[in-house]
Amino acid sequence: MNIATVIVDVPTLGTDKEFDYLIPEKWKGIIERGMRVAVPFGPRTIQGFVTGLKSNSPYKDKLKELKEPLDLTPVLNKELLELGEWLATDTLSFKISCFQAMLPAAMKAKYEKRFLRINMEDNPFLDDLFGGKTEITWKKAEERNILPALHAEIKLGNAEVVYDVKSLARKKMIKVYETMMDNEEMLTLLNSLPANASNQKMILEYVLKQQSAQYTAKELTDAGAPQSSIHGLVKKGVFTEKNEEVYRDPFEHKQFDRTAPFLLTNEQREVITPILDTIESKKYETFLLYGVTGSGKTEIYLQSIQKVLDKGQEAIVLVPEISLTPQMVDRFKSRFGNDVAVLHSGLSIGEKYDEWRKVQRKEARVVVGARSAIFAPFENIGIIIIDEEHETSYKQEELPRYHARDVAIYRAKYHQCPVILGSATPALESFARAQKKVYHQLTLSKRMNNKSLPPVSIIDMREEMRDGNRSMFSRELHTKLADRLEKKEQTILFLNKRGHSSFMMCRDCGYVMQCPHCDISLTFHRYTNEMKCHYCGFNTFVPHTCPECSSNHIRYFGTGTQKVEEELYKVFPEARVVRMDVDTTGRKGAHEKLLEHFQSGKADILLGTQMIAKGLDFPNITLVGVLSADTMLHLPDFRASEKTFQLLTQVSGRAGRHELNGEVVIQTYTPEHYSIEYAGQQDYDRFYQQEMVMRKVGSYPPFYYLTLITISHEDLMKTVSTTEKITKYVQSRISDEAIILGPVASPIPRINNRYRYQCLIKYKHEPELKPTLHKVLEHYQQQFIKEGLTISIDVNPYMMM
DNA sequence: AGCACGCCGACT
DNA sequence: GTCGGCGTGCTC
Repeated sequence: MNIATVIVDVPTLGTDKEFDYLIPEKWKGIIERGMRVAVPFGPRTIQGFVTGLKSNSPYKDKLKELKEPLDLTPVLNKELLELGEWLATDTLSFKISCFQAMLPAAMKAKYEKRFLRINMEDNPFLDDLFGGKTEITWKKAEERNILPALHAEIKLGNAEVVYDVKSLARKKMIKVYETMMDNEEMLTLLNSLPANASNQKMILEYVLKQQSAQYTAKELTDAGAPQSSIHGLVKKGVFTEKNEEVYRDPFEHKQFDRTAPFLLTNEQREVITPILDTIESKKYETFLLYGVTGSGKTEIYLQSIQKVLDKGQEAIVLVPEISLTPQMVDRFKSRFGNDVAVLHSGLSIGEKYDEWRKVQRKEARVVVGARSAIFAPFENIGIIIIDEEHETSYKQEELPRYHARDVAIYRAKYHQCPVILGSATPALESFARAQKKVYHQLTLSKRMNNKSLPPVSIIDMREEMRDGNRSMFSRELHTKLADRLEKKEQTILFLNKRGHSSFMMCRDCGYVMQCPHCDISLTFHRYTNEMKCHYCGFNTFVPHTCPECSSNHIRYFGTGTQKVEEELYKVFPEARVVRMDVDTTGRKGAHEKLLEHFQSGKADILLGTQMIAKGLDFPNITLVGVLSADTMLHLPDFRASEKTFQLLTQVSGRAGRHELNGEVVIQTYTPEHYSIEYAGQQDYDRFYQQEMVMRKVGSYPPFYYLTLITISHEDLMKTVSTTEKITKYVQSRISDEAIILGPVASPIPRINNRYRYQCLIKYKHEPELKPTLHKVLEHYQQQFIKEGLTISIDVNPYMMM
């Protein structure tokens, strides 16, 4: 077993396989599967993952020795290594990308090159090149423009290039001072100190008072001790100084009050019983916990986790990124305290690394996090919970394009434990699986406080228009808003569109200002005063006259959050408005700040996009207004109705969650659409029935699986012809039962000057599809790189654009 | 990916 | 004749 098989950090098809390396004598028995290692690869040194150990290799004669391990213990266990392999085949990604997706970003290697001087003889030229030192970094050499000269010296044998693999990870170290002296000795010393050593005296008095075994540097400096006098005491032998690793704790300054489990309602007890049974009997099972908002799903999660912890096992809880709010974290931290690690994108690289290591060292047994937390390196998982399971953010849009739900089920089968998918508006696929008894459905139909859901009125904006109301607020919403302002109660206004206006059109010639690089109209942003492309980031000045016909009859159509904010101040000058969208929450912590501002009652109206639809639970909110329910409905996406229904149901759930009664107003131009009608009635079951009919007719999931191939290139003809060729090839390799749509232009036919064509494959059972797609990648790879084509294959896509 | 090798044009 | 352009192919 002196040979390690390694997956190297080069994400290409040609290198997506194991490379064999000799294990040097000194690392024998130390190198294990799942460790990161530095290996020579061609002329470079790069990072790799050890996937196995063996004693023979077909490359016997050309084996190189691996350089060194980068970890003391494996970072990927046996399960995660296998999961990585499976993920790579399942999503048609590279193994290395899969492994990297499982680890915190801090573990991704950083590469650095430097030149080493070999010839140490007297040589003024070399002295000059190396600036009198024995080495120089590549970057420095580049800046000084001496790369060619250094290369010449390498040829002469006077210098060489060294490749370093560096980890981004930094352990945070602090200085700790320990004392071995007893009180008596210390007192003697204290009295013998000269009068001018006031700081040292002060420290000794402090230590005598505190009586602890060790003190952090920070504690001593906080007590007023300068660095120099601490060192003075170290010299005198009072303290020994050492470096100790500390975790960066994102919740350092937060107090969590411990909560005890709540008494469950009858309904909750019925629901939790089968879950607890499954935990007890260590069986795999996926539960769909279908419960209206406020029905107490979280308490079910908490008590199930408690059971898992009691059995000495671990738990993973996934929460959508945007609802991973302090509120949510509090609920877990206050029940399980330090047993909880939190992983989400708001943390710094270092913080994420530390939280991850708490898990790896088994210092935390519950992980609460966004999508990637599904890879938490636990070894004895007792439950996996996915809250708001219908959220599309559980699908990663970059490589590897995995869905956290699929990974959860894979891991649960491996660990023989339950998965709980919780939602008030389950994904159609999930609900259908529950109907077919693939998942075990559990239903919570009552709200815990027995409050009925808030009444919803659906306003037909066409009628408002006919009656002469051209404002963006219907008469009913206007009256109710005024009423809430009067009563000092709070309102949430929801609009799924940021910016000011979605497009600009000339009323004389019909010219619409478009992005020169993408086939999409530019959005008007009031505050930055520019026209912006939301796809490639292009921006330009705001025209005062039409660029086409010079007319000044320019109008802005489509309403964004900025425009609503302006309008609110016009109609209700006394209202205090908080606007929350990507543009106002860009900075770290801005999100929490705005919410806190609203929660403390310093604002009357919270106006925002998607991000305010979830999780907010403020007692004073009694009105929810949806300004335009149909913005999403007409997108070219077969899930448009489902998304609309889910969003409307969720926003509605924000009103009247406590003592005060809530109301919901939904404004729309298509009140007759079933997703709006049923959302108004909060009737998931009827929506499900109707939507299933539509999916069946359109041959969409859950009746068919989908795979989307997108090809892009700067040249339109090239794009079309390549897509055609690939489509034909795929068609020839799979059965007639599969439906192939395309080649057709993508819904956004051009982004960043690249044309985009796609081919959508709908199928029920095609075992040959994945191998075929793999062949497509293999076959076209060289041509793709050579001709600048890009191909993306998305199995079970959520973004059809 | 990143680097070496190799085969053709514009110069000392 | 040589320096350097970037097309091709390999990395255990």
